Amino acid sequence: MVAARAGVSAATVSLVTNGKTAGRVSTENIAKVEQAVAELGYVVDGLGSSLAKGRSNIVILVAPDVSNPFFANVIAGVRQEIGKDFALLLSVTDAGRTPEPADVRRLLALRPAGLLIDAPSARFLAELRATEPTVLLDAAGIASDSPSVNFDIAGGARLLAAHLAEQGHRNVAYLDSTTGTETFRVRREAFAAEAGRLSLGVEEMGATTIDVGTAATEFAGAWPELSARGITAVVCATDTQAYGVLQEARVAGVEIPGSLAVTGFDDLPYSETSNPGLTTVHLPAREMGRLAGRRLLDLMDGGAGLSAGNGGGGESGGALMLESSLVVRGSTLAGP
Amino acid sequence: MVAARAGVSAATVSLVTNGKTAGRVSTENIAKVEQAVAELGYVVDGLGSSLAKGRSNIVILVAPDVSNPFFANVIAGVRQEIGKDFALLLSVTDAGRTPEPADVRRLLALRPAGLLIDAPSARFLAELRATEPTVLLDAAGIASDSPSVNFDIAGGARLLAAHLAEQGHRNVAYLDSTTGTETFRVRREAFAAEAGRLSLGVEEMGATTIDVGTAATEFAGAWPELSARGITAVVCATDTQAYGVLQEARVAGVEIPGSLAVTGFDDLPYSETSNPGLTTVHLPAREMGRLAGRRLLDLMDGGAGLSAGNGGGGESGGALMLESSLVVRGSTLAGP
DNA sequence: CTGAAAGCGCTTACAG
DNA sequence: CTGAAAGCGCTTACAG
Repeated sequence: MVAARAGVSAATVSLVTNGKTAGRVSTENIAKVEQAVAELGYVVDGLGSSLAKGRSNIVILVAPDVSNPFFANVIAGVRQEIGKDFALLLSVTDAGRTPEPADVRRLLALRPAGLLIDAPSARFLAELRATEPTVLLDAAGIASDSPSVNFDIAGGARLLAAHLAEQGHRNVAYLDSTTGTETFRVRREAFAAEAGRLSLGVEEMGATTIDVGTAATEFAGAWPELSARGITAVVCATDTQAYGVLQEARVAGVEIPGSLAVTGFDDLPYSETSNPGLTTVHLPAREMGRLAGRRLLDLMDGGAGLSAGNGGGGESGGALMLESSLVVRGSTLAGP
Repeated sequence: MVAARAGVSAATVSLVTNGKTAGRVSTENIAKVEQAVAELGYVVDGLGSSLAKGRSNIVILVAPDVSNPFFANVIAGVRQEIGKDFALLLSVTDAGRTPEPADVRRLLALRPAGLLIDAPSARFLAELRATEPTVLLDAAGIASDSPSVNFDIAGGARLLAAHLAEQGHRNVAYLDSTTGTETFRVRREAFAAEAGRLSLGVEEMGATTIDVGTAATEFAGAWPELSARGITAVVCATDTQAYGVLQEARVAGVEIPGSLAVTGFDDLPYSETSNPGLTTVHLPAREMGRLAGRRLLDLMDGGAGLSAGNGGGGESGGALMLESSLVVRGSTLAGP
């Protein structure tokens, strides 16, 4: 260890760089070490350190799709909470594809300090069987021992159904995501259930990846048929897909919201500037990231991951729930 | 080493898991080891392995802003190229803030196999002085020993100026980014130079972070004044900022493109669905990511980072240049 | 309060 | 072709 030279010690340096000097190192030596560290520009080698400690200072974030701006906000929240002490490693898969346990297991060889898993499927968790501290995000409807931070996505879906019924719609189509994660099942089923209660007919119009282009294509193919059957609104599982529908509707000369209402989930920043503005279920992504980061920190400290100051969400068992809300814009509401 | 038991060897396992068996391990033993590995579900510990080898299998991607969807495409391209063998660690900073060398240096303790640095500033590179294989992305105008993959962003800026002049504009405003990276200087200066040649007046209207909201606010404050001075177009350094201008213009009742034309840079997916569609300089993000990944692979193999099959770009020294193009949409072009 | 020693899990010359 | 040994850069009991 280079720094050992500059001072007059050996393992003492380790105590100092790890802040474990409490009653174990003289103030004198602390000063010497600190000076040497500064002079040499020494940075503790993460590899050696991690190997000795048994775990790295990496936190792995597993998510189906970083290309979604929604997810960027989740990342920002996580970073804000854990950024000081841990490096964030993203396990990314291609747009909309669910990560495979094998992909993640390779990363587990890095001995991460913790795991953050966004929008997991039950199968994924079962196969992964990770032993490191883990917090789930947007995992509504998933049974697991790990604490989780979820949205009340079902509540948002119900608000959406109520809004459409109130606007006089009687038959709507639902465009699902192919991702196959629970969050999308919950969106769809909660919407359908509430719609049923309100005598609002719901027709499944298939599923696409979370992508403007494929949603546009899907809509283009389905619209003549849907239109003929009296469908007056398309509810999309994500805002991104809704953009595709808006785009294609414009090409096809379908007036929005006059002839067709369109909605999404997520409330991405672009939903305010789209043409027209998109009515959508707002999900507090950054807040979710923050809380999940905080719980993970807790868990890694040996806590239960539950003391996370509960930022306005409700709590039930290991699951923290964040409220969602409905943002009504021009895509469902005519007039200025 | 657990696997050692199952077979009848010790370091032989290492040779097998590293695929270095060429004339050094009997087929018999290879089979034994492989079976043991399979049975125990053994995965080589990355920490021990990396420490022994002197470097990890992590590639660090440094970027000013992952929340920009543009960047998601860059990531996708990088992953496609290096995903098999390396883990991608993102060094992320908060929206639009340039990463500090100190942030990255902490990650360097992980002994990354390579570095990918997007939109760097000269100061950043000078202070970082990283010794690991490095490839720069979108680093037009930066002098460095590292190979780079750039866009011909100046060319795109010139096309944009020409288009606006052709549409009859005589005075335009330029909304810059506060990020302070070279790519934004190039966008601004190339545009201004070509505008000058075409007798198109350019007025700087300040700079904001790359964010819909702050750009909207900036525009709201500046518009009365700009309008009074005969400005008929706002050129934004990024599409994201242009969305903010579009949004605020709608609120203020400014007709687009009738009373005001708006443009951006990047060609994000949302620029096709915005209201109206956004005229913008298209930058091939995914392709840039792919090529940069390929060059880094090369560099890590001891090559010069230059053999990367040059996908349509031009080459000059260590810099590979990708073409950009102008996509004209409704925000500058009246009529159906 | 301090230093010598063992050990984290691997890889790589080096004898055999 | 194979195994014993040293070593990667650190941390953590353990004597002193």
